[in-house]
Amino acid sequence: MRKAPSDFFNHVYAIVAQIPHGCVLTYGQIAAMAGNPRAARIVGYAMNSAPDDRDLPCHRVVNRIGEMAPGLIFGGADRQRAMLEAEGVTFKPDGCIDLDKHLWWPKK
DNA sequence: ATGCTGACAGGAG
DNA sequence: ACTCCTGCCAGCA
Repeated sequence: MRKAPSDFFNHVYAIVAQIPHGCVLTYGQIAAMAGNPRAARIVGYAMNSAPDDRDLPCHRVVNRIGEMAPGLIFGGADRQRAMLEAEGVTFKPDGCIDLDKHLWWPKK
């Protein structure tokens, strides 16, 4: 039984892995779901350490403004943008994701 | 064991 | 309105 690195990390992975297509989540949002609204940074760290075993759609995880990392992601922010658009996510001329439309809320 | 860093968020100036 | 700084939590050296 896969020993979890941490309940927190495990929780984050579970949440991210359940994000539906065409939707995105913010680190703070995920952190709050995991139980630590203050651990937004940890969520990002978890993504960095994110094992591909989990098939983590880290490209659906963005910061509060809907912008992705400078390019530390799986292949490039530009790559992520194309990926999200392919799922139905729209971007603002600013280059940020339209959180107002695609911000996933698990029960609201 | 301690300190530093880090895919963020939020408050203050 | 925008920008800068601090705070928080967990992993890693």
